Amino acid sequence: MVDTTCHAWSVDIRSARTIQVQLAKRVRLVDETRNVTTVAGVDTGFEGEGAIARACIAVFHWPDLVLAETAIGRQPVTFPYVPGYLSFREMPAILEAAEKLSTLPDLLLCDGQGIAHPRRLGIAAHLGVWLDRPAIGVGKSRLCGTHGPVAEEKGATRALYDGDDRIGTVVRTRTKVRPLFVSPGHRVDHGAAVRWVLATVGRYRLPEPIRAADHAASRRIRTSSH
DNA sequence: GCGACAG
DNA sequence: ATCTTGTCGC
Ligand SMILES: [Mg+2]
Repeated sequence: MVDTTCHAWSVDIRSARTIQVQLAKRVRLVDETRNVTTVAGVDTGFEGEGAIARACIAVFHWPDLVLAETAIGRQPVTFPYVPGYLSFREMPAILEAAEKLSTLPDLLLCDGQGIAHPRRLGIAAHLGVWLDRPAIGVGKSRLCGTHGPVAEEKGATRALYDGDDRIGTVVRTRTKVRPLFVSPGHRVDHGAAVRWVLATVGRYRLPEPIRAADHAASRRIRTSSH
């Protein structure tokens, strides 16, 4: 069972930074996704003018890529949005959703960065270490790092660096469409991270598992129309 | 001090 | 992230 109640997520930025530096030491960049049977997408939406975080985890069978299960977690937001500290806002709701799953997925594709983070602990790395599950960060934009130009064809890649550190890969998942920022979160390497993203992309820019999670997480509550 | 800055 | 319908370009 995942422990969410016995932890203070409502810490100040100072403490959060210390926690990130400590947990970053537990990240393992070795590919352990050779026998994956289930791949999940993770994303969070907000309700009540940002007071409530609504996270969704959409689990898919692999390699069928057929939806297996979905879980949603809703928790009050206890941390402001500050670039570099996103996980402290979304983690409580995400962990609640994880507890509701019948089984934890073999691989987590998260909306956000993995180690492509100032202290190498983006939300995918934080979640991966916390659950000790393979995880990959899929950002729609850049948090940090530099890279050369990415060819405009689908499948084109360019390494992302922070100084001399390789922190991720910029990946074009659709021709002539803005690329994604892919980075390992935990128990995967750069190559595997990119392969998983390209393998789970369908007709759209984002991997199908993340699209499904995003859809369910931001789906507003409304009455039937008619 | 100034600019950058996941969702 | 969120407020929101149609419109433009590949
Ligand atoms: Mg998101």
